[in-house]
Amino acid sequence: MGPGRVVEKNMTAEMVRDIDSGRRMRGLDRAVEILDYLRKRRRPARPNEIAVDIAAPKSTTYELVDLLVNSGMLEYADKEGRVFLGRKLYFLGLAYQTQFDLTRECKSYLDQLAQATHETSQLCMLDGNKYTVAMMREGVRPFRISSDVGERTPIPWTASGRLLVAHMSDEEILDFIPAQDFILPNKSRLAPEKFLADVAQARAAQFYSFDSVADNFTHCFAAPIHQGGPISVATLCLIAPREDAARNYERYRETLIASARELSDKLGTAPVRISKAGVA
Amino acid sequence: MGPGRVVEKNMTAEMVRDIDSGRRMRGLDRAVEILDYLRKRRRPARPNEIAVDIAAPKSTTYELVDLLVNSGMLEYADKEGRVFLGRKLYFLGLAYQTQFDLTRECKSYLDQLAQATHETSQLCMLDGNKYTVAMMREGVRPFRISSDVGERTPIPWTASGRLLVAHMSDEEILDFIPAQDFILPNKSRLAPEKFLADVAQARAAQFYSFDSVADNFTHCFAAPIHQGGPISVATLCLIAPREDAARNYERYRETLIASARELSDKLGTAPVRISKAGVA
DNA sequence: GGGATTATTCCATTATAGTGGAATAGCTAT
DNA sequence: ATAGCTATTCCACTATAATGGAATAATCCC
Repeated sequence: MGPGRVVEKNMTAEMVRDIDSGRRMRGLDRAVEILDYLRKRRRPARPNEIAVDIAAPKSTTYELVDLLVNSGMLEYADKEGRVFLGRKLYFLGLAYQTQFDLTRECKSYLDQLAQATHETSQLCMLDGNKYTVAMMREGVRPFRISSDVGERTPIPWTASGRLLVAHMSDEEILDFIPAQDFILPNKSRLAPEKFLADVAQARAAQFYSFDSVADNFTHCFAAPIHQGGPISVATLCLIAPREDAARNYERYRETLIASARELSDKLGTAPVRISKAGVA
Repeated sequence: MGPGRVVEKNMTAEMVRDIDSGRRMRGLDRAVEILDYLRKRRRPARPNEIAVDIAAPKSTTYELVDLLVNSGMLEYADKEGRVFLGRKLYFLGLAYQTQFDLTRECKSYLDQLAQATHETSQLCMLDGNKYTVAMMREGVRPFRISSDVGERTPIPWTASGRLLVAHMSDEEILDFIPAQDFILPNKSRLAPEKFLADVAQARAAQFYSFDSVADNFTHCFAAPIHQGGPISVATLCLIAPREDAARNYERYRETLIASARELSDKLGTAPVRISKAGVA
């Protein structure tokens, strides 16, 4: 970081650009912006479209897209020159998982939870300053879940969100969450104080549950997963129809907390990685 | 591409560097190199280690690692400053999948294949100029598979490899595959002419199978998956113990080819994407 | 067809990113 | 401690990457 210039982690490229406006941008940062943009958009885009939407110079964008295509980070998605995230990202994502115990280990816990409750179970994490579902196991009940795997959602909209920021001070939390993220899906605004109180409660109980604000028929349960330290690296969640949740509240709660604790223990005590077998 | 300088697709950064030696490298390309390096290494590394292993200037490497950590593409993996692939890559990989029909659709086919044969089924693709297992469904038999998901393997070592390059001319193929990749795991060298003959046979039959060169006890079956055009975007494979393969050869072959064809049809006829439901 | 609009490529300029090397900090083993 | 490593940070220099704007190509709509 250059002197006299404070750029914090997890700031969006746009935030950074605002700070030193007019300044040239680094190619690498712009490239990441392009990838993020396509991720959010969830479908291919033309270079020109990208340039306009991320407010980058066209010439730069064309060149970067070209470079990214050449390295496999992007791929042409049709004959009209549209590009989308490339195969290389898929492979890099795979490699991430093999190293990161959490995503490896949790699968069986999600299965177990879904089996025990017949509800949908999820592993949730922060992605920058947003909440995201990293993995999901659908329950038997085929109802529509509010958010898709990988979609970035405002932290205050979610039960997990309260746990995922619980290691921060009130001030840090308000600093961390973009102001507009307190606007709920129904356009009403959640008072930050209320949110902070929720967080305090979640922190004390190491658990949080509420009626989803994303729809009108589900109740969400969340329990934190720790990895050594006090910060929640992720949460395990259950999404249940409200009647079910009410009827089985204690059981769901206990099951979820037990699973989360078990998973945390496993992560904490098994820092050693299994080395992979070579080609026979 | 600048005039008088021919840089082809899928060349490794090292190959490019060899061309214009002494020339400065673009940050973005170096960054991709770092990611690839960590993917290959499969465990965290210090910046210094990275710099040495990819033969990049230390100062540059430190700076790039810093930038990549800031954007979430890398993460610190321990307190000793080691970094590894970051969560963002996982999410970008997820986004890739949601868009790319193949990886979405094939799961059920892998299950079906594994179920019908009790053998291990795989979806294989090219990653640059190497072969890679993109998805795997283990059969009931718990024997050790030669290559892991996401690991890059020389094309000539694999049955799928013969199909994945079948759309190229002989010349293009030899151009595409690094010379040293014809050295088999047992150190013997596969004659390129033999390989080209294999490819021709695979191309004609739209199928290939052989006793694995990666181990001494399996037989690999591969069938191509097409997506509109004539090029094989991927292959479906079966890995079976040799006795099993011999005993069930025709059945396995037919089942595999049928699955691959069905999957190809689905991909070809369903180019329309389902738009995702909004938050309720 | 042609006139307007949008998308892509080309090009000169200059701020700065990538670089080598030197300085400093951290370890390890005596 | 101290010497001998290795790892990391700092710094000045310049080749070049990012940029704006102009030129060209493609697409759309009367």
